[in-house]
Amino acid sequence: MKNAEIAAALDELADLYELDGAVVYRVVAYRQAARSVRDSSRSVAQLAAEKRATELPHIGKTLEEKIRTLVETGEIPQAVKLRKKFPGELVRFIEIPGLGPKTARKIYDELGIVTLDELRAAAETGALKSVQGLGPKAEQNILKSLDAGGEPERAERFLLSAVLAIGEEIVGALRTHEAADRVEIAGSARRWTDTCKDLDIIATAHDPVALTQAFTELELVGEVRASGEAGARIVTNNGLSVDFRVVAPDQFGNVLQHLTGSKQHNMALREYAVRRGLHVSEYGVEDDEDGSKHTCASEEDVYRLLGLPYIEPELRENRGELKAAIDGALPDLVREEQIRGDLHMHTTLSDGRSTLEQMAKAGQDRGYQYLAVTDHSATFGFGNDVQPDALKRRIEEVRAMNEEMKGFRLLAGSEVNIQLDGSVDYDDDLLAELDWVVASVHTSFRMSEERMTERMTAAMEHPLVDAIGHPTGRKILSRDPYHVDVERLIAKAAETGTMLEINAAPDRRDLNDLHARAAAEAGVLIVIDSDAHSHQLLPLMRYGVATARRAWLEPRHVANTRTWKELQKLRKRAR
DNA sequence: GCCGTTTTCGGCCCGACTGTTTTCAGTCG
Repeated sequence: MKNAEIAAALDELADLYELDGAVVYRVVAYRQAARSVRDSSRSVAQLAAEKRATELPHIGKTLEEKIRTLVETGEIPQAVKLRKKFPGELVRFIEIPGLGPKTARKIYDELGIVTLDELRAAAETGALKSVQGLGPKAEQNILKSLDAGGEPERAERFLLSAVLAIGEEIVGALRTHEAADRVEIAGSARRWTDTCKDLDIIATAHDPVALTQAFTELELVGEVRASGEAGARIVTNNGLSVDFRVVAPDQFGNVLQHLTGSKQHNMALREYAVRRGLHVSEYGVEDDEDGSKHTCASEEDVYRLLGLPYIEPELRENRGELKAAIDGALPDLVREEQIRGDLHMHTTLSDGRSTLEQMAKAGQDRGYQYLAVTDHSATFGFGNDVQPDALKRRIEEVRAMNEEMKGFRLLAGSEVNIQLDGSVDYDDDLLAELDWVVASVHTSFRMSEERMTERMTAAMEHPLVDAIGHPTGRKILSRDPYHVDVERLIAKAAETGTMLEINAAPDRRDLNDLHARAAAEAGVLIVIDSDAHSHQLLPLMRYGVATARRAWLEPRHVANTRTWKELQKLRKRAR
């Protein structure tokens, strides 16, 4: 059973317990456990079978036992029982915004309503109003929500690259405004999550009104939703909601910390603070001892008041960063300027838009020491294949260019296709001529998990395959990863010395943060690549570095923080 | 139901908003 299925079962049980009126802490415990299971890079079913699931945060003896029962029998008895007690679509009532468990329960108790259709009918006939606490607004709200397609509206999410493009434009414009002092991006964009629901920007200013007005008058503003003396909410022309707030300078740290989140991190942080007699909010840190309230100009001050070192935004997901901070064991996260080369990109030889020369120049301009050009191989499926002869000519070309460049090394590489049987599509003799080989899956995405895992692990056995490109094949917001057992990929990578890629394309970021963290913990070397299809796209590297940082990676975990001379020795063919 | 440099029992984040209220419970982020 997949972690996602187990997590869904725990979430459902949390909903049921909530309807049943269980103490809220038990409900919270189930939700936290569900999240823990979902986040785990290891198979929780297997952990539970080995009685090791309690190693995960928020999983105790009770939940381990329930998970084991779920895996063995397909059900948790308490859920079966509660589903009988609360029949029909009752749990789905909670999905309607504004309708919580208490209200859903009251509607059921007093009117006996169990389906969404019955709920709609009761709202239309006015029967709902007989329930204490429900008035005309509640009726309208329920009807509006049900009319929106029965399903509650799913908030549209945006790719981080789209959000940062807007965020950086806004920040750039406002920082040059004469009324501004500080302007920063906050929220999930500051944590470099894969996608964002909206964008938060906060500022300090000696003229908040003028700066707020400047914000609402930016060219990218499509609609002003709300506007006040020290902040506004707008929607951009392409539909992104942006919150802007001007705050007092001595409170900037508190607000930035609060709005950066994540919610989970802040909850854990506040709980920790409470144990020390301190109360944290966006307004300051209050001390139980004497009731004094401290505001902070910087985030560093917020963490310092709690007796903690600064925690980087990318780590603030409540994935152990608090404990690491307390123990003084926070990672020294890899930084973009530590990347010395890029090992996956394309030119006009296959499907790229820039020439070899343009790529080499762009790499040098970025301060890289080396660059591997890895055009698609002979069976690439879009008419841009590179036949062996063409690759041989390319290798000669690269060698010749290296003669003329100082302090920079161009590497002859290829992104070879992993075929259905796990073989790759050049002869070994030709592969041996290359400096760098990344192998990727580009066909038959819909194989069974078993076959896909066999296929990819077979490719890792090849002595000349240095790394696996975009190992799960996901396209964020548009394509699910292919069915593959990432745990087994990681184990095989560790066994064979094959590196795994964090592909930095902002719609890939593949491996993702959780998988990359698990791979590094297993001793697998990670290589961060831009997969640039144009010389202008080498800077996409930053999204890969961001994923690496969210994966707690230090420079030592990342192969291409090393010089080519060092990196060469780490390839399995050098072993 | 989980968890532990104040606790193995007794705690468990914080504030804003909303609608139906006459002082606040429920919901949300």
